[in-house]
Amino acid sequence: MPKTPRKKSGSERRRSECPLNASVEMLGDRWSLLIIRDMMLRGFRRYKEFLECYEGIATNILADRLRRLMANGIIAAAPDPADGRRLIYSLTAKGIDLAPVLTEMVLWAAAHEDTGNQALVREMQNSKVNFLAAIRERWKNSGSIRT
Amino acid sequence: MPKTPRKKSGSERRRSECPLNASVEMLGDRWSLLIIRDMMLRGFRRYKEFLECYEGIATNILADRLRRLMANGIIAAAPDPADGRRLIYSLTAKGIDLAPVLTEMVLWAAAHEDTGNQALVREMQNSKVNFLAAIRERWKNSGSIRT
DNA sequence: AACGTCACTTGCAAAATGCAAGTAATAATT
DNA sequence: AATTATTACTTGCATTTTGCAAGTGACGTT
Repeated sequence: MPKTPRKKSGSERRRSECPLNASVEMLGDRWSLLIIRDMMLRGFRRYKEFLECYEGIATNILADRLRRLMANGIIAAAPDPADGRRLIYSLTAKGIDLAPVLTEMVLWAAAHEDTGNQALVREMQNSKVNFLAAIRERWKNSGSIRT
Repeated sequence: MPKTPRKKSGSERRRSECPLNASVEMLGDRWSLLIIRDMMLRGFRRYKEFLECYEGIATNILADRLRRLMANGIIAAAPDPADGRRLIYSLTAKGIDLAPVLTEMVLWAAAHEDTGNQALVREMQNSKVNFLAAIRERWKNSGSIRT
């Protein structure tokens, strides 16, 4: 038998009260922010889109990440009224509020690494404020869930 | 024998050219940003400090993360002239440029989660610009390594 | 009814994580 | 000079997470 159970199943507790730690616990992995990017910037809304268009996420990992993002209130899912098989994922207000985080991460990488998508980067550099406003506007006009 | 070698050892390649992906590959885990936080905000510079004061990082993980952060040019290490056993870690310019990322992550979590350290949060909310300038100023005055 | 599609789950191998226990180099103490 | 303490790690091993491939069941289309 194991010496100590590593974690009480069910009750996820934070390692600390630090707000940065809270963010890291919700977003600190190799996929969550990329899923949010695709929802925010590319307008992805369905499982299959995430699966196909990605840096190559595995289907079980995608299912797990969507579950966690929902549990954290960052995204929400609703059945597609037009097709009962489909779920439509959308960013919540909490999710869209990650736009500044994404923006700063993009600008940081663009400044210090050799990366692509320079059009996006320049748009962000020219005016962060306008860029963030545009994202929020698009989100409001696309049947978002506000919870 | 394994069907396909999962990754070419030695040559780490990016999954995509997306700048966000670059950031995620460098910072997307549960510890890296917390180490950077402690260097940036609490002035930690030594292995033992990170080890003791943390959310409880294991020593092998800490060693690995410091190694990766160095490999990515985010931190640098130099021997302490006063004590040959010690290494002094410091943020590089690239590392200190993560201040806006950290700030946005803190503000996001503070806005949407129940977290502590409200003093820091209020300081950030009052004036991001001043806060970031103060961090940069402290960094410049503390024997930072600019590479 | 047959077949395809969608959003997953399951099984299993490989990799990352975490704890405990070393270890080598240097420093401090006796 | 020898012993002990400290620092920054490494090693061993168990647990957990990740990733690929192959299902699966509900629904849609023909």
